[in-house]
Amino acid sequence: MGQIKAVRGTRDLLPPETELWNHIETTARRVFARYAFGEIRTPIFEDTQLFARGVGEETDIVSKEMYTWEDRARFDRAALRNNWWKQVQAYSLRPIPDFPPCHAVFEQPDGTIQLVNFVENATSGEMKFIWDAVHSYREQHGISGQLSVIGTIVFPRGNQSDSVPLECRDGSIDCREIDGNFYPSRQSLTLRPENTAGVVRAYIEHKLGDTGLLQKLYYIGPQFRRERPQKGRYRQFYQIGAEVIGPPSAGSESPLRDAEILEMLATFLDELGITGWTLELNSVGSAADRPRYVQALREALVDVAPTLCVDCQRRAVMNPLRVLDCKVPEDQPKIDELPKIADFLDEDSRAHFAQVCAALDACGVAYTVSPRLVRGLDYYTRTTFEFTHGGLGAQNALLGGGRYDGLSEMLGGPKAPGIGFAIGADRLVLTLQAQQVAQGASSAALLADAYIAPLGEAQQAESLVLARELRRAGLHVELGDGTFRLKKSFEMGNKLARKIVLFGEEEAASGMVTVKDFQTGEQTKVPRGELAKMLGAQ
RNA sequence: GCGGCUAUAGUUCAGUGGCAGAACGCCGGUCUGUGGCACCGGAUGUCGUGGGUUCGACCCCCACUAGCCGCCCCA
Repeated sequence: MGQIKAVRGTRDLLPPETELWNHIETTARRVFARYAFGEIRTPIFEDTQLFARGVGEETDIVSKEMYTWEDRARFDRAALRNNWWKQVQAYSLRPIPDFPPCHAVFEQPDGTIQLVNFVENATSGEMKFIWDAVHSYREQHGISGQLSVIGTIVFPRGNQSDSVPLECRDGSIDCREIDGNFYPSRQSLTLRPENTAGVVRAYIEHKLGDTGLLQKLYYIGPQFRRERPQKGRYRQFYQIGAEVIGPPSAGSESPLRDAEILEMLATFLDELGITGWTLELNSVGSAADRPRYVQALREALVDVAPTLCVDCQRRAVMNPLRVLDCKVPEDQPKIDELPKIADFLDEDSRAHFAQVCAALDACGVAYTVSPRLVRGLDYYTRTTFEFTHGGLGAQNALLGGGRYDGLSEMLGGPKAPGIGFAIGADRLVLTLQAQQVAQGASSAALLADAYIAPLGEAQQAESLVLARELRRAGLHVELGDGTFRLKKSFEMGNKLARKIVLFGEEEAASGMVTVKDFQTGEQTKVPRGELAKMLGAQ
């Protein structure tokens, strides 16, 4: 039996790396708060249908990359009995009272007896007859005559007569099915592969649109996709995202919202100290524009595709939009010649995009219009964008997002246009780490203000009191162990803190503690009451 | 899901069909209330897991698992 390890594509985040994660998250919270965003926390798993309808049934995410399972079903015996009872009445039967409740025994007008016995098979959830019970009941009660049994076999997945046990097809046995949902709690659940669908679901569920206000929500949390792990790509990955959504009357369709989001992201990356990012911007048009474009693209590809790489030849048929993502150098000129989505936008989309660009120009946020930026999720409309960064290998997108004017309605909600983004926190961490290395920044763990060294076990209890005093004064304190030899205390102290505080018999008696600065080597005696101040407490 | 590379001490990595190695780190000592430096000594371990070939396998072969990189796809 080997060691249990973190499962594939998941990993532990340990100090000091978690410092960086916290830094990123607090920066996000700080910046987003200035734009009046509030935090939303949605469940980590949702009804599978949410993603199927929101993200798109045909996307790879939904078709093969989700962690989906059927929630444990609880068999509803009462529902089965009620249904059975209805059927019994239809046959003019009556139950015999002294038989155990899960059994029903019936006498028909012609004198034959009908017995039924349900048990729940614990492993499969399948209902079966118990022949033995039927026979022993007959013997016990001295029942003779023709035996006929009306039974019900309920198969959880709707298997039909093929699965009825052979012995039940014997001429004397009458098998029938009872209709009804006997597993009312059964539900297909999925670990969220992204968070936008969950946020929009919450928006609809809590009728946030009825406030008449724009909802500005951000989230920070893990997402799950069952993909092959790669640099910056994990099965449990972390996203920081935000959504602006609301009724059109609140201005949710305004291009100013798009520009504001993009400006906020640029500010966020700048404040984090990420250098060298690129904003790529495009418009994929309205829900009507995109199909027209895909059609034109398909037609153009009929002639061009055979001259492209094998991957593109396949994409041309399967998913024409993905041809635009091709990275093979030789293909680029030919792909540039293909129809551009910009030429298929309706007047509104065109004007919308122009205003987004104008607002970005006005506040000096640099961007590149990338006619080939066509994002994968079904719900995107109009503005789409990506912030990319070199040095991330094949996974060069730091974050991405776009407008989704129809998503709420796709999920059965009111008209609620919105725009949002998701930042790949794992990739931000990679990028910041790479920058730190490049800058030669020390990633040394933070040193404590003081290391308290109790000298002897007799001083242990009182040394905790001392540590408590200092910590309550706001100091970062490490506490040693009274059994350590002095040399060891110094070695430990030197690794963990800037100063060491000796607390031995002598100090306890005199009320004067010994403090030594590891940097300067200077050693002084201080009254215990002044120690916190001396160590730099405010 | 597919392909290439990889898996040896806490870490980074050498290694040879015949006793399991280095550096750093760790522990102890020189030094019993004074660290860093130096010197001396010590422990590092299922050589990823399971099979096979062989007198003998860390090494060769097969399978599996995981990691890295890329493909698909995507943030």
